Amino acid sequence: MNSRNELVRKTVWARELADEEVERALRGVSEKHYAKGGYLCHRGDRFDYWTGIVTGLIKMSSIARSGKAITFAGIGAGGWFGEGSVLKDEPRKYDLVALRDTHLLMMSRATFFWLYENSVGFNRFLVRQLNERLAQFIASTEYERILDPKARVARNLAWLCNPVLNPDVRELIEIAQEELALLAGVSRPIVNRSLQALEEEGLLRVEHGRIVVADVERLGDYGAGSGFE
DNA sequence: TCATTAAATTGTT
DNA sequence: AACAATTTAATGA
Repeated sequence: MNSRNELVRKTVWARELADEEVERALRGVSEKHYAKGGYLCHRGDRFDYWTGIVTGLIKMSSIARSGKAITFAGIGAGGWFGEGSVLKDEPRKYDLVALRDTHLLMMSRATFFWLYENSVGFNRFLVRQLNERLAQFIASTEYERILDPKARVARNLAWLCNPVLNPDVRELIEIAQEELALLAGVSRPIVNRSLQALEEEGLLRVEHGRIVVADVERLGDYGAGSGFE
């Protein structure tokens, strides 16, 4: 029922490709599973695949020389990442770690480049994706400077539900509060209190090891008015 | 299948 | 940062 073939056809980008382009893509995509806590790659490794998430959650992160851990982004179901490193033929600049058991699709570099050179639909997808991710990182800098911790938690959760970057993420987000803390750049106790407050406000429900989002819209502009917006 | 234990995660101080 | 409480996962009868 869930053959590799079907999984590829259901990706966001495949929907924009011509039939022959999809056929070509199919030949260059493989599947792989990672257990929770597993590293897809470490900073400095080569990882020559453009990667999509069927189910699960991946973080892009690194550890500073000081030992401080930083998470740059979380990528959830339906999301694709790594086009930057594949395009530039560079080693990865960040660690990639599975935060839950994760099922991946991996497209070879050769296939990626064939689509890049030959498919208008694929390029439209790439531009949209890069644009959205740029918006995400600009937003995260903004949050860091003007939003209070609770709003940062709220908005980072909303990004995990972003329909362009993680199209198959629904209301359920399986992430530990400690990981959410690393992502939002606040302490775990702050995340704990923020989540309880947001639950009080009816924006989400806190469960064990996961969060059920009830109102992405309001999470996405939470705290507007408290800064310069 | 159930009871026990270990591990992970949450909630508080 | 440390501790207690809670929930899940793993183990083995």
